[in-house]
Amino acid sequence: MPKKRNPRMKAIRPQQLIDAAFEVFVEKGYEAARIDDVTRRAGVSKGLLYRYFESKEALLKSVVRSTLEQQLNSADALEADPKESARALMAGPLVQLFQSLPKNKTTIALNALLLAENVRHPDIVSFYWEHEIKRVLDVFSGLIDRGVEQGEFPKDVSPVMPYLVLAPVFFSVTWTTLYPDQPIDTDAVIETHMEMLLKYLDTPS
Amino acid sequence: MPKKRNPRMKAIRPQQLIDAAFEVFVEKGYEAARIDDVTRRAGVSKGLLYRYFESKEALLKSVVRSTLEQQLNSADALEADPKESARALMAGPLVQLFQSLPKNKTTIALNALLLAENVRHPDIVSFYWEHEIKRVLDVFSGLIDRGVEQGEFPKDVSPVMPYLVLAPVFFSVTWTTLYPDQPIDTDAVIETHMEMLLKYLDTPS
DNA sequence: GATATTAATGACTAAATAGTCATTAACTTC
DNA sequence: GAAGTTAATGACTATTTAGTCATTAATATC
Repeated sequence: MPKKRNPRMKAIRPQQLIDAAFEVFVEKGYEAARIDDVTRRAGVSKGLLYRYFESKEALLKSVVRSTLEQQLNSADALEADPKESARALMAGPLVQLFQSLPKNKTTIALNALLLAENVRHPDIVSFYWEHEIKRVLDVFSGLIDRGVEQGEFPKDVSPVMPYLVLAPVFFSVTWTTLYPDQPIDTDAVIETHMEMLLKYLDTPS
Repeated sequence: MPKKRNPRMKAIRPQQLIDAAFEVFVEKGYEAARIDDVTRRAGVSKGLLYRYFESKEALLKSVVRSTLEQQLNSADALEADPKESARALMAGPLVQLFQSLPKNKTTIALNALLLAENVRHPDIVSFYWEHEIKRVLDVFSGLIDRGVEQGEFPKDVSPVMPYLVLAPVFFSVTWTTLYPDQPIDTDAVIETHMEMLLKYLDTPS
């Protein structure tokens, strides 16, 4: 009783399975998710999954990597535009990018998965840290340094300032992930925070 | 082949099991934690656990409730002292309380557990929200209102201000939970954030 | 069109483990 | 100190489920 085959399917099987797995993992959590759930959702048999993925854990890693790659563009979009002043970038494009993230369902879902698998799969969270958080923090550092060089910011900016730039998105995204039933005005949180921060950086040192 | 009994043990059995379970849940995550692990760590037999807890899930809920109760004192300690000005409270005692939390191992461990069980046990996270987060936010709101009444803060303070007071602890605790290998100077993050915030609230409206 | 290769199936197995229960030692009551 | 109650044990079972594999249909190759 083997099965029909659609030749065009072959090339997209892994992605099909990854998409289905992402949904199931997000809904149920990795441990509680059943391989059968994943393959049923993908519309294929159980055995086929093991043609493309070594194990359930390998599947999880592929899911995170793949979803992350799609998101990484946002980190690249951040790359500071040297024509604009640091202050203008932080007040405008940065705020807008930040505001979009808590509203992005994939971002929130991926976040939920990372939070949940933190304990059992720390290497996944490390991967995320290295490829997303670290890069973003570096961009912020560069932006602040440029602001200092150009005299927009005082010379003795606190070394934790990059974290204070990250904080409002981090807070908004995490809050939305954890307390979807207690929604807050993330736009206002982010905008007010950035206003606060830029005003603080007005201080001549 | 039944066993020895120490009469003093009986009264503390549930707590003994809860403590062992907390450790195991934190180390392995709830799903991956084995009942055998818990009872072995508590030094009792498997069957005994089911005398005190209906099921593994009931055990988890008891663990979270119990650990939370011990932490709740900190929320109470926050209750605004009406003798001090809002500004003085926010610049002093509040900062100190905030700074202590990311350094508290139990706080971080409980947090890790809550983050991880978010998906499968949303009622637990709701419980936490209601008994800790909500209460804390209410205290902040009261504090800000008092500051406005007493002319310390401008009249048109943003409605998201309580979240901006919460943000630095939330950020610091979550960061420490997720990225223990990338430690940051949480004291400085919290202190600088609060300075920023208080300076922002200087603006006459 | 015969042979070889590969995609796909799903019944099966081997392992893991939550929860049970018959049994007994320790304690309580009278 | 006898009878009754309770704390505690751990071997056992019933279930669940990740991963395998013999089998077959669709392609590819020649």
